[in-house]
Amino acid sequence: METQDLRNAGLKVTLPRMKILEILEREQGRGRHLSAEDVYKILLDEGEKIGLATVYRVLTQFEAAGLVRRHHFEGGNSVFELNRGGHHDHIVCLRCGRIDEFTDEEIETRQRHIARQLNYQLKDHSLILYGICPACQNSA
Amino acid sequence: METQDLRNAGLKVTLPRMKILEILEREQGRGRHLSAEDVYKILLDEGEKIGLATVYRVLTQFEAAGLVRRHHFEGGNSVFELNRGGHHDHIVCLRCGRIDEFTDEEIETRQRHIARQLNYQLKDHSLILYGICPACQNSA
DNA sequence: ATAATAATGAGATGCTTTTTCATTGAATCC
DNA sequence: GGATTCAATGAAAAAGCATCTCATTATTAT
Repeated sequence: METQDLRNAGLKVTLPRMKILEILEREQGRGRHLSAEDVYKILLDEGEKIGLATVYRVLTQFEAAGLVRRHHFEGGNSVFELNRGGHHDHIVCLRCGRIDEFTDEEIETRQRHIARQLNYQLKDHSLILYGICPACQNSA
Repeated sequence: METQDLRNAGLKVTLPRMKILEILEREQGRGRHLSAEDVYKILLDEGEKIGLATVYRVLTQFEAAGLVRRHHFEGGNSVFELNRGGHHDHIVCLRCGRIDEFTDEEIETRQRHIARQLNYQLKDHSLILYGICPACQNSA
């Protein structure tokens, strides 16, 4: 029930917001993390007349509301993914842009350990692995 | 002997390049990772008439030559650091921007392990911890 | 010194993202 | 349900970072 998510975030339920949530949810399926531009193009393809500025605004609001997360991968634009709760890190294919997710409790533990050793109060982290995905290795 | 580094990279030894190397080296001291803009401002302060375009160009060339590394930290521009060989990751203070370095062999090992499990051919990685540095905790 | 060639400066350009402001639309109150 | 209030939207302009162009200048090899 997404309309409730929007209300909880203090946001009015509007067509652009519903559509954008819907697209993020739908594309979430196959390792697709969308940029604002991507979302905009999909909206156009579906005949929606929603401006690019609105897409940026909405995604930024969603981020502030904790509905989506923003990632800055190498040499590209920000991409967004629905926040389904569980923390995870990313591995990105340098050829095709495919993204897979993983978590590793041992790495998380070490990170906390390192922050403590350096007397930092740990707030967040970003771990991204870059490589060549299985499919791209075979089609080299 | 930096002039040799430049020659080895196939780059002519020019004043802008020398100055930029010098600044990077000097500021490297206290957790300062500089953006192109930062370098440009320091050059201005020192009375050098070197254009911003040149700073970007030179830093990009230095990166290609392996003399510096480029990092994309949260919500900002690219920053550059002299490449002194050893790999390390970064922990960034969210208040003052201070940057400390660390390495953790266990994390490196886990990363390789994860890539192998997902059948990725690992090429690179980026690990950044965000937190509050000791100094900022005390002046809160 | 001279010639050949790369590097620089200044401004234009490109791209992503944000802001402005007038208009439109959602939600609340009666 | 209809008017009111205030937020959301669209379109265009603006901002910010980075790159490119091209005429001029400087470096390196001869």
